[in-house]
Amino acid sequence: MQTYRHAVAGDTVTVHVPQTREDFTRFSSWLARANRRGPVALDTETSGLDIYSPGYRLRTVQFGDERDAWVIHWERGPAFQSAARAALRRVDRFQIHNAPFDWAVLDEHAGAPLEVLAPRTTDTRLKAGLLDPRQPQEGGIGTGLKPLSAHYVDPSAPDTQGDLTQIFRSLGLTTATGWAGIPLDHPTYNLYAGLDVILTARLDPILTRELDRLGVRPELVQYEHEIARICTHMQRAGMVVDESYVQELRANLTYEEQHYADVARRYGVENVNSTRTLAEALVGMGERLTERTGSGALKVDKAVLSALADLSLQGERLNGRTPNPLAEAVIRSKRAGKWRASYADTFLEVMDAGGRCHPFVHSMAARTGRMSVTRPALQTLPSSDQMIRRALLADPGHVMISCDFSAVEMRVLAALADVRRMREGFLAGEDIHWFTARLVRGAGATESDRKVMKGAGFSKVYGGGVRTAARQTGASEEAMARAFAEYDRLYPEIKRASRRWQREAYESGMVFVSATGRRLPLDRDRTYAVVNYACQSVARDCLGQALLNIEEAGLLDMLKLPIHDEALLSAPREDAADAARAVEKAMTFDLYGVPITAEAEIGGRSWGSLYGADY
DNA sequence: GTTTTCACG
DNA sequence: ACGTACGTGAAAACG
Repeated sequence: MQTYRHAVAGDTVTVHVPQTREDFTRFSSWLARANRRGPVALDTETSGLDIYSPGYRLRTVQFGDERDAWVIHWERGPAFQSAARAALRRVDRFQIHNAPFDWAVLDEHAGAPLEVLAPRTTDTRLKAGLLDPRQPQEGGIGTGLKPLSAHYVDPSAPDTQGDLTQIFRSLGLTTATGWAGIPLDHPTYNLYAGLDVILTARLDPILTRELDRLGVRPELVQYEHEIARICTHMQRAGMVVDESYVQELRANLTYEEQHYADVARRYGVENVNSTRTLAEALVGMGERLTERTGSGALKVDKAVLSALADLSLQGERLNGRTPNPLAEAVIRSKRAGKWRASYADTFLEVMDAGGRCHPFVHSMAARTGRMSVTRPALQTLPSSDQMIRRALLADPGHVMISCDFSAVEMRVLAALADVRRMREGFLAGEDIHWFTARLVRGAGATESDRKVMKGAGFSKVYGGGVRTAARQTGASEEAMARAFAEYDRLYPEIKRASRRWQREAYESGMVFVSATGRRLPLDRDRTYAVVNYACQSVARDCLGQALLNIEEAGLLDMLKLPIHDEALLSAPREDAADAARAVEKAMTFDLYGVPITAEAEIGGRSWGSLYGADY
């Protein structure tokens, strides 16, 4: 047996790497004792992140407690694998840091189903996120195992991932190839594989104590674990990629990118993505660039370029000036290039052997608890037309269903701030922006009145000011200032709630506690953001509740993606109408007397069918 | 690594 | 004292 010793928080800990039959007997008796004492920490090392790609390898499975870790070399063959499998079956409670990753890996490569692992798991990353959801660059501890261990367990805890990156380099490997290529026997690799579970085992009780001390309800912790499981379920199911469509799409986008890059080259711009050379070329053509970026450089983003090209942001001709041909070529080349690289290429890159992509669905990504989707980032596909979404399909024989909450953040604001007249509007089933416009401007309120009031409403939810609201809606600052005043008179509870929430946060160390018990740290220099945090985080919890309700309704296997205020599902064509009704029901409930409602739309086979063409 | 840009709710 | 649009992920350029 290979063993390694290391100091953690003043204790000597041991990492065991079993090789022989006797070693496995010792592992087995250790596991039986550990399992009787309490939860067992679990982790995996793998060849990388593309869990479902051909050639992906599970390399080691680690088990541990506060003093001992056992690194099982899964990659070495059947004897090692059956020991790991038996251990996975035997343990009653697991502690995992970032469980969704290991759940997915073990489900796909070790025959340990998500359905078995997840209910037995407590995730230290989720717990840490409920204590402080900020990223390190936002001033938080972060939710990585290294920063959390350094903060809560031992300031000298090694940076197991960062140090290994150095070792990869010394072996002639990169961050991308290192996890697959490092020899299984490498001492540091094994030591760190073991330390990760030991640190997780030590972290978990500390985080539990902290959650208790700060009054975070165990129900909220449990709720987050259920949502994480549902998100991993969605990842495992994945979405069908229409490969031949993507190939064709890629060719078309590449052609457009090249063609307009050639046009730009005629005006001396060799690289359309180089903002500095582009700004110089435009100035050289006699254009006046006035807007600056944060660091003082001349701004040449889509808004600036569209104005020069005499185009609206949607690409329609404005007929306000002579179009600048360079600006137009750059817009088109950059757009095609981005759509190719960010979407078409990634779809093909992450596809499994069966033609599906399996995005990571991070159940608690943003400071407000909002979810995010990566590899590929399916929450941010262009929605202006169906071109990109057309590449993703419902399951065979299925159609896509999208169900959106209706104006959920406005409803949440009405509920949380207890806005009397706004609640009346929602209870009467009104479109809230028309409702506001009529209350303020009378029965003759116009479309333009509604637009201004909608802008004012959004500003309340975002904590924005008159100037930005005017810019966003295209209204004059005077008109917007009047709308703000009318809004405040009509719904005075919003300002009162904002002041109350800021005061509450101030009194508890700049942490606002949401209606669902989520701890939301505020930045000292923009406490006004508390209104947005309150609304965005509770809207997120409405979506979380919807996911639980959808599972309860028996539709878990149809779920594809959460998109902030929307659930995307794939349902058998003949059941689609029933499924759509059931999802609407799952997304309809009461929030402090304000109705939260949702509307489903049934599409065709492709996601794109919900955005235009009927396919 | 940081900056800039652009895609979404 | 006053006013402040919120939250993400990803690619490419640049130093």
